[in-house]
Amino acid sequence: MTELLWGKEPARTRGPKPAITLAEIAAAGIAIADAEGLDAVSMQRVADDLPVTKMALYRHVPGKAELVAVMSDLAMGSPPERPDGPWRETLHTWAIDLYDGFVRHPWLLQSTIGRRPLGPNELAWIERGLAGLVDVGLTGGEQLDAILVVTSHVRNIAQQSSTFPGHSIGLTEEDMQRSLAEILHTEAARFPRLVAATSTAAGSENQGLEFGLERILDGLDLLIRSRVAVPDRIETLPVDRRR
Amino acid sequence: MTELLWGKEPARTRGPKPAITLAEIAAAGIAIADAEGLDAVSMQRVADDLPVTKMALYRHVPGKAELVAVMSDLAMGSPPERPDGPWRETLHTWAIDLYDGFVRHPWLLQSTIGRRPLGPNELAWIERGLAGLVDVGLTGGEQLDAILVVTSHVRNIAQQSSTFPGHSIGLTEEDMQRSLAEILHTEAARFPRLVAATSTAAGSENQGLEFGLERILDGLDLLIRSRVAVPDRIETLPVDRRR
DNA sequence: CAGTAATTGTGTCTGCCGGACACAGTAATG
DNA sequence: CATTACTGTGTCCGGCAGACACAATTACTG
Repeated sequence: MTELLWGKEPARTRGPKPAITLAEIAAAGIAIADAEGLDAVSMQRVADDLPVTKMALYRHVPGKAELVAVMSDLAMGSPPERPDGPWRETLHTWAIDLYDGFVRHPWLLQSTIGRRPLGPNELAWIERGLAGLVDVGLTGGEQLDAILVVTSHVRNIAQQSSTFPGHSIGLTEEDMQRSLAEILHTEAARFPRLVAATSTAAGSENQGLEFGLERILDGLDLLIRSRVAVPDRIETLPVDRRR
Repeated sequence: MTELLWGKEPARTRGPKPAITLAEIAAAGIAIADAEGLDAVSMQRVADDLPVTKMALYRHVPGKAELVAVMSDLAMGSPPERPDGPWRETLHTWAIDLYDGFVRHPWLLQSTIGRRPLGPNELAWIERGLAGLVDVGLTGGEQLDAILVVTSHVRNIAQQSSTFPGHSIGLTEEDMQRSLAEILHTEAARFPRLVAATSTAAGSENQGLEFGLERILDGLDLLIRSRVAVPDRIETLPVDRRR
């Protein structure tokens, strides 16, 4: 598994030249997943698109789970290079880049959950996310936790705004809004705060992304300032809360 | 779908007495999911446990997706009652309660993703989450976004610390740590910050949960104080950043 | 240069899955 | 009592992941 993700080619010896490569298989799978969702990716479907028999794929990949893992790391791609800057802007830009990636390949939200072996691109994203957080006074564990909380937020916002073809009970955004409105109308007494909150909610695009991100960054800012200020007494500037 | 989730019984007329009820079906499904994971829940398996034929289930439920939706809302349960208190403690306790729920039924993390019709229990959780956030100066949309960012964090932390039986490539926590350590050892040059961060990371249980939660609450605190202070000029106390 | 051995893609097969459909039995209604 | 609506059953289908035996192809070895 790790060997597959990290592209350790086993160095051909004898036997026929392979008609397909792991990269081609993964690329075919990614194309299907992008176009029709992860559920449309079956071994048969991938094989048909190459074209080759289904069982031929098993010469290059142990099973479907491993194929999806390779697809995922490949689709994730390298994080875009960004110029250095203040940690907050760096982390903010990184979060938006991550969000864009999930929007480009919504199925990554399904395939990259739970414990799994990490591929080179996924690690590169984490590495890049840490870029602004070195030398701000956080411990290593805190740096990783900070990346994690930002990632969580980005993932769930992307999940919310994405549609998974064929996956669920196929609700459009309007369907869901309407059914929620109906329920809140008939059951208003049970959910007074929810009724009040939704009635005054504007709900523009990506509003949730920026809101949560700013709160998280504010919270990190507070921690970082406390770490810098206390041991060194260098700066005790008041917190300016707006970016 | 909505009718199923909200338990609108169609009021029996004629024909044989049903041998099973929707609640029994859902309970059987929940038992299987708790014990062996969501992937072990098949119509056949649920039917066998009742016991009844597979096709009998379809008299009570339109399809598997709907069954899982009913299971999910049922397993979520009602949020525990908590006494009133400061918004921060209320929200903190709510987050922990939510986390406990996901730990009790890890498969909820798989089944409650993406756009879906919301059931009574899920709405009740949201309603309860809003408990501390009314009257702190946030708009309705901001209240919902605040709940969302906390939920995201809790979900992803729970996801990280949960094991999904039969779902993925079956990695234990040690497996993953070890393979990561191997990779970081051989590829240290590519991931210098990651190597540095992991080497000093302690990694105790639920550390990530509390860290992210405190950052988010700190960020919300900052926003709330700005909202309370600016329009009313009631209090302009300095921010005490430690809980 | 011939023979062996390793590796490739193919075809066939199994078991499981969700779900469609026709059917027989059952209970309330006229 | 006859009709009618509803329940659970049995059979069937297409699609899925994957096991296994087989023939073809290539490189290494004597």
